[in-house]
Amino acid sequence: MRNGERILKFAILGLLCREPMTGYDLSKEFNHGLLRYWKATHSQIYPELKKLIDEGLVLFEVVKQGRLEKKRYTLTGQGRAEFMGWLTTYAPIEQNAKDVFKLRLYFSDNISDDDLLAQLEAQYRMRREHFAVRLKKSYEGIDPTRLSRADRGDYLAFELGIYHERAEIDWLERSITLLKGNAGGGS
Amino acid sequence: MRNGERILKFAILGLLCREPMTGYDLSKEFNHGLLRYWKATHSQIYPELKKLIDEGLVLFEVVKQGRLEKKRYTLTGQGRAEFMGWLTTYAPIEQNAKDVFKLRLYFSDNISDDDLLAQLEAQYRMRREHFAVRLKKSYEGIDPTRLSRADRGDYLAFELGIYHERAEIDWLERSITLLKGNAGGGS
DNA sequence: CATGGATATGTCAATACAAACATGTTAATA
DNA sequence: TATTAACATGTTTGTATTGACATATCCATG
Repeated sequence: MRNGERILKFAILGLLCREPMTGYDLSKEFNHGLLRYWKATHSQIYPELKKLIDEGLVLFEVVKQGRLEKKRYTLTGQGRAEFMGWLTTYAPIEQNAKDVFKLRLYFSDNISDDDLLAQLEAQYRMRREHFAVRLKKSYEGIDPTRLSRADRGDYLAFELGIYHERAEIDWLERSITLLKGNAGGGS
Repeated sequence: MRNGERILKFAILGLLCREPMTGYDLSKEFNHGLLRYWKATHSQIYPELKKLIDEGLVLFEVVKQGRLEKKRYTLTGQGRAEFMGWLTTYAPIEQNAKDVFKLRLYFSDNISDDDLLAQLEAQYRMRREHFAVRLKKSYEGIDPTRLSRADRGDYLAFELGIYHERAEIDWLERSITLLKGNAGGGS
């Protein structure tokens, strides 16, 4: 992509906006807090950090713990400004034009009703299970008007995810019922 | 990705499974029928077709129309087999771990309630408008039990999209209300 | 006949991304 | 003390994706 949006750049700046961190810490964030929104491995993160230094958006200091050397990255004023600029720009937000599940559905006329039903039911079980686990570790029952400012972003993104997942489960239920109505279909 | 899933490969095979087509025809499909599920431009499609030929999954004949030469691609038996293999495999279906909108939400504690509200409302208007347009060109009011087999896949994928979009709109409504409750927030 | 838009097929360059390769430290525990 | 897992930082390689570059035909309309 000659003219990408450099999301990784802004994800890193956003994390560093909270507090200075090492590349390793950032890496952990992408595997926990950010996992559902933007994932990246250290093999992307370290080179990106180098770029951000070249651009004057972050700087680092070496922290020695015995013989172990860490690099603690901090946002510069310009880095913070660029991040805030990105965050306050009303993004067009394109649709996700990549969805393997929908692609498979689109081609599903090639398989039998029974095969399709089996796939949807497997998918349904997986999603239900997954959904139940998510809710357990969630904001459920928490009064959203009483969240701290710092928790609000987390809450909003989480809730949107829940809405998406619930929609998918609803659709699966409906489609399974629909297919069962067609009953015992051949190829 | 050293070991990708080669979705483009299967998308092309799936289209050729219906009927033989030129690269240009395929390209149009990715900008119409497949637009919401998997997009690709001709600069990806032509090289991929070459690969598929090398792998013995498709073959082509040159069709001359005056001086204009088209290449009409056809699935081989092996190509059809590989496509059916992909379609009948119960895919694990990973979560979409890339969502710019959620990422921005996650970081939204950095902006004021008013700014956030303005962004959500802009997003809401856009989605509503977009949703209304989609419904007009849709299966709405059509009895899904009477669909032809060929239309069913299209219908299922389309409906899932509708469910997703409705969920997003519902979430936006709820969140806007919630933020308005917090009223006139500063930075 | 000129012009432009759709048809038709390619390549090239730059970025994005993921897995593997590569190396060394630290702390716990068997 | 040997092993293992977590900490820590990189590079390399292969694939995916996109936009720009490049070319040529066909057809309708002015």
